[in-house]
Amino acid sequence: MSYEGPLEKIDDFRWKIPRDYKSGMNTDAVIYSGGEMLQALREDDAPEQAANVSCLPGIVGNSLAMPDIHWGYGFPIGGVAAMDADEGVISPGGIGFDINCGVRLVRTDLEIADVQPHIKELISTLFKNVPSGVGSEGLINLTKSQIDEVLLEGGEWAVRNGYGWDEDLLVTEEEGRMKNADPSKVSDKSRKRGIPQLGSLGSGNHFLEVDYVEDIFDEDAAKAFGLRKGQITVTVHCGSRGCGHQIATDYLQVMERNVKQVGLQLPDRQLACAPVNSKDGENYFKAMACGANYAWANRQMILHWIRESFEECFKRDAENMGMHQVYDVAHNIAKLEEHNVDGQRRKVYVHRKGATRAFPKEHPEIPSCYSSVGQPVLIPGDMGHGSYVLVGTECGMAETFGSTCHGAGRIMSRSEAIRKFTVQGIKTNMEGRGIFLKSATKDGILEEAPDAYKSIENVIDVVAGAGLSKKVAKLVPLGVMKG
DNA sequence: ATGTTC
Repeated sequence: MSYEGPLEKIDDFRWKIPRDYKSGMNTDAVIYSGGEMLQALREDDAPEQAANVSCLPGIVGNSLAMPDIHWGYGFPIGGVAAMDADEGVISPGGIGFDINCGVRLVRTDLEIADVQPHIKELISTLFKNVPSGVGSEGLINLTKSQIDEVLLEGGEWAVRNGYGWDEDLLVTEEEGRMKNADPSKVSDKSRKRGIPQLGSLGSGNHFLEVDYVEDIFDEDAAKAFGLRKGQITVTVHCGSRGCGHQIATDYLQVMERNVKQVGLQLPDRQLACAPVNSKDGENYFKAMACGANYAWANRQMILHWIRESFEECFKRDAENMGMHQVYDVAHNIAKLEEHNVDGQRRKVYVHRKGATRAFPKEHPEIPSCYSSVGQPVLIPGDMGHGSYVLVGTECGMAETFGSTCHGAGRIMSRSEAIRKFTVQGIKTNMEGRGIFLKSATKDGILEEAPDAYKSIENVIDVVAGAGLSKKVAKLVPLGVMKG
C-alpha cells in the first residue's frame, strides 16, 4: 500500500495534507518529516491514516504525525491527536494495544572502563534476573486482590513492595500512577493475563540496554539530568504486556458496537471511538489508566532487578554506584491536559500513539528537579545504534501539544527481516562495533536487525530541526538484551 | 505490541 494523496511542503520539516483532501476531514493533517524519509513516507498508508484521524468528532488543532510515523491500527504509529474534553471522543486505536509502552533511563557513576570488561557477565546476569520473551512470566505470584492494587497504584505499588526507591516515583511521568484508574472497569480476562506477567520484559522491540554517554549536546540539561560523557546508563523499553493488550481488545469491541449504534460515519472502522463523556468513553479511560499503571509497576520492578544485577556483578551497592533513575516516560497513552489553542486555554484528551510527551521548562506537571530545563524525553533507536535523550520545548508545547517522536520506526516488516538477515551476520556486525547481544529467541534478533529500522539520526534531526524538542545526549550500547 | 489467527 502507498499514499497517493497531497503532501504540501510547509517548510523543510513540515508537510500538510489539507482538510479538503477528502470529505469528513475536520482539520489539516501535519506530518513532521524530511530528507530521505519522505520517500518512505509515501510508501505506506500511514499519511492516509493521519488524514482519517482528522475526521474524528471534536478534534482540536491538526491531526499530527511524527517523523517515525508508520502504519498502525486505525491511527498511525507516531500520531498525536487532541480531542475536546467536552465534545471530543476517545479511541483505543489512538493509544495502541501496548498501553503505556514506554522507556525508563537509569544513570550510574560507572565509566566505560568499569563495565566493558564485564559486559557479557552483566548482560547474562540481567538475562537471569529479568524474565523476557514471548509469553514470559514474572517471578512473583499475585493474588486477584493484589493485581487490583497494581492496576490502581502502579509504580507506587511496586515501590511499596520493595521494588525500588521512593525517589524513582518523583522522576516518573504521573509519578507512576494515573489517579483516575478504576480496576472494576478491567475484565477478568485482562487480569488473568496480567497476573503471571507482571515483572517481565516481553518480546518484539522491547529491550534492556547497557549504554555509555557518547556525546552531550546541551550541557545545562545534561547536568540537570545527571548525565556526562563516558558515563554508563541503562535503558529499559517495555509496556503493559498481555494485560494492556486485553484492555485495548475489550474496549475496541465495545466502541465498535457504539459506533454502529449511533451511526457515526468514519473512514475506517479501526477508528472505533466513544464520546469522552459517555459511559463507554469514561470506562475505557479508567481501564486505560489501569493498563498504564500496570506498565509503570512493571518497569519499576525491572529497574529493581537491574540494580540487583549490577550489585551482583560489581559487588557494590546500587546507591554506591549512583544508580538513580533519570526519568520514565510513556509513548502509548491518552492524557487529559490543558493547552493553549488559538489563544484560548482548553482541556483536551491528547492521544499519543508512538509519540512521547515532551513538556517544556517550568511546566507544572514535570518533576521540580527538571523545572529549570524541561522534561527529559527518552528516544530508543535500533539496537545497533543507540538512543537519544532530548528535552521538551515551548515550540513543541505550542505546535504538537507537548509531543515528539518515540523511536527510529521500522522500514522493513518483521517477516522480511527474518528472511533477509542472519543471526551470525547481525551478531558479528554488532560485536565488531563493541556491542554484546543476547536474546531469548533467534527471530527476536532477526526481527530487530538494525537495518530493519530508519536511521534514528534522521528522525532526531527532524524533531530537533522543527524545534519540537532539543538534543541533550546520545547513548551508545555496550550490551543489549532483547525480549 | 500480542497466549504473534479465540
